[in-house]
Amino acid sequence: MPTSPVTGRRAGGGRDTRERFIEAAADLLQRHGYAATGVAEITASSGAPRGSLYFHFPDGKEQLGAEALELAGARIAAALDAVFDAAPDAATAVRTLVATMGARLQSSDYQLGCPIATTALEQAGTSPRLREATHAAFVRWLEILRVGLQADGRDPAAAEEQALFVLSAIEGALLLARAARSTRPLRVVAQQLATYLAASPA
Amino acid sequence: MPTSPVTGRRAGGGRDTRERFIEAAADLLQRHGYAATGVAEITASSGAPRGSLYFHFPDGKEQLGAEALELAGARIAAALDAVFDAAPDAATAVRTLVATMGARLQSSDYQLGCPIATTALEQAGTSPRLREATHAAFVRWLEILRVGLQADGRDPAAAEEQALFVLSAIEGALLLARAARSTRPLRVVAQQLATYLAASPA
Amino acid sequence: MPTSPVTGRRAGGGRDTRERFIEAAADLLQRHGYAATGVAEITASSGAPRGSLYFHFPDGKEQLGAEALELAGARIAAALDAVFDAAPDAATAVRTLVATMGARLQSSDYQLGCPIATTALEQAGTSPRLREATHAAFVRWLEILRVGLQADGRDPAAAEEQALFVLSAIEGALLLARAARSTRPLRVVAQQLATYLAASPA
Amino acid sequence: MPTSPVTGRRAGGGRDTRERFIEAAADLLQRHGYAATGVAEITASSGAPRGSLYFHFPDGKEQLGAEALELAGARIAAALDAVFDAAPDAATAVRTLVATMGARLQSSDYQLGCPIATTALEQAGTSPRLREATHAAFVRWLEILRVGLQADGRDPAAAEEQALFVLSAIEGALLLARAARSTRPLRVVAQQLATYLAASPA
DNA sequence: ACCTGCGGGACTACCCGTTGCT
DNA sequence: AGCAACGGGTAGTCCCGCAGGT
Repeated sequence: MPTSPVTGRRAGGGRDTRERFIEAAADLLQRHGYAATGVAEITASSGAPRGSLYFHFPDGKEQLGAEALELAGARIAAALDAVFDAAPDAATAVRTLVATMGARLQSSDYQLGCPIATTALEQAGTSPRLREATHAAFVRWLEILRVGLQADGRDPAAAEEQALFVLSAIEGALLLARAARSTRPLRVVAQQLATYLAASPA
Repeated sequence: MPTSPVTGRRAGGGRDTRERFIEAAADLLQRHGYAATGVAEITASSGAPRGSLYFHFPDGKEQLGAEALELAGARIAAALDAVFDAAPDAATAVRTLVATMGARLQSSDYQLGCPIATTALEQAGTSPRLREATHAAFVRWLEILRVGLQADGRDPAAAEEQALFVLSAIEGALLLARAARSTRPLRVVAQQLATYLAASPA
Repeated sequence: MPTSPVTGRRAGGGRDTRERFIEAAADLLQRHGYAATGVAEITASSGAPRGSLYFHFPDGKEQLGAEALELAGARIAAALDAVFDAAPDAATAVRTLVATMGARLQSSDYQLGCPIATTALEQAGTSPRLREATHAAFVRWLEILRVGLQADGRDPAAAEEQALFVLSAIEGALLLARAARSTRPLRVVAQQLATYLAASPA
Repeated sequence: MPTSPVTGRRAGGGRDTRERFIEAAADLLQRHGYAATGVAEITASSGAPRGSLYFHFPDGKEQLGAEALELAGARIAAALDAVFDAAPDAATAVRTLVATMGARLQSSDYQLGCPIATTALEQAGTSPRLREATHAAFVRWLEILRVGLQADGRDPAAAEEQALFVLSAIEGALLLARAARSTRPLRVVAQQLATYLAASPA
């Protein structure tokens, strides 16, 4: 009996294969970007056969990339939610967030920064579908930040603008950190943002 | 007699060809990144013959990329110098800078953002040579920002940290702007940075 | 009750699916030939599910192709029968026949010529099974032509040879007509054949 | 000194490679048609390296196919010229022509029929470029036939129509011969055409 | 027992960055 | 300086089979 009594799914088949493709793609997109990631690399990393990719993703690499970005965006969103839920105020949340990202960056030999940014930059002017996927992730994160900042006492308009500022600074810090192979940009930006946020709601 | 009496080089060849390669590479790297830019595309865009590339750049695409990043870095550095020279204070300089970049981004259909960032993200973990080239550009810009902030009244340590913060925020805003196809992230970040800088030296 | 009281098969499944495969294959073989027609194209065009093909046609594409050629051959045979039944003499029959084919060719943007010839040429030296299927269709048509010519007053041997001549000329005209995107080869050949046939029985 | 003192060409390089591609493509197109012929097959058969194909034929397989059809068309044209030059009258020329083709067909195990027809049928509705190449070949042959028939005493209009008739009949006979794996269609059509041509100029 | 979704991997046309030989 | 060569690489499609559900 090859079906799982719990999930009712065939062992190793169906939904699992599709998910494995997306997982593998998300990881590789984060490390090397879209253009530098080959579908052969993705299939090898996922363990799934090459030919199955186009069954699950008829539009090929682009569709897979878009879904991988969606997954990565959702994961960061969940992390953001958790951090803002746990922290007493926005400044603390941002500190915690950046510290977590710095630790992940360092422990991955400066490979795992933002899972969206690389693809966003290289495909912004090339693939509308991928650009939209990256944009959607950013919008989702901004909304979480805005809610967190509003809960911290800002009015809606200010919270929205500060969310944009906070995300920009963190994304830029992740970029500089990878180029420098150092977490210092993250540490400095976290400190600056905390100072800024502590001063702003008055 | 097609050789110059001064340089001994043929008019139109030599240095010009080399420069044309670098110019073309810098432009394409900014638009599409390193991996998505083929040497065929570069040679076609430069107008130079294919086979000449490896005469001028024995290490091939990687060397050409590194030199293109150097050129692009120097150009931004010159622009930074000019902006800080002309502006009455750092907050104004940052506003002017971001406004200029926003205009260039918009008029290029959101293709021309930071000429370094895309390659920095995708090649950080792949090509040490290119990572170093991107890092060098960022360091150069940070130094100009630090000097400008110091001239505006900060002590050296604070100026250095604020330079990192300013560059991070601008880089992040350029990223979000390309993903959103909107200059709003740049406008908001410019405003936030100006507010922050006006408050900080006190 | 979805099963037929006569055949015991479910209505909508079984034979229907099989026929739909054959119909779709026959149409695509005529338009693009065997090699250029993918099984995916056939299944998509038929509306039938992918995996069912190998249930109905265990030998796969080749078997399906052979059956499609058989169907197409039978349809032309029926048309030939009808034309020779209705026409007062062989010359008139050939004129009518060629006129009909020319109309079909033109109205299909020069796609629907002989449903057998393309596959016959490309698979003659590759697939014995398909070659035999094309040969069988031609033999069947030749027999109808022979009977029609004999009924028009030729002796059996002459009728057989003239049938071969008539079919050759028509097939060649269909080929030239598709290449030229013009019905002129068909019109000229019809005229020449009619002249020839009118003169031959004497 | 690697250049030949006779041809002045580099051994194995340049024009030769290009020609070898075209030769190999022409042969394979005649045997299997366009769709069933892979570029890998062509390069293997030509002995030339795979990567060089797209240097010589930037438009890839389609361009190579078109040039191969052109070569094949020119060769048949030359053969037609020779046959009509040598024969005392058109009927004899047609007999000789068909006999030669029958011999070639048989000695090649019924693989080498018309080098154009297979591609003409399968690509007529798919590739305008290839359709035009096949059409051009037919037009060229028709012109030679027309001149030959006119030299034999027909008026221009009749000669043009009879050329179309003759070519159609021969093409059709080659098709039926390959399907039947027999030269009989060719022999019968040659006899019928000779009779027809002998009767027509009067 | 009749189907069929999904898996499977070889193969497609095409293009990559690179380098001899001229 | 540069044309032609070079072969391993790209994404994508091929036809087919099998395991499991209806």
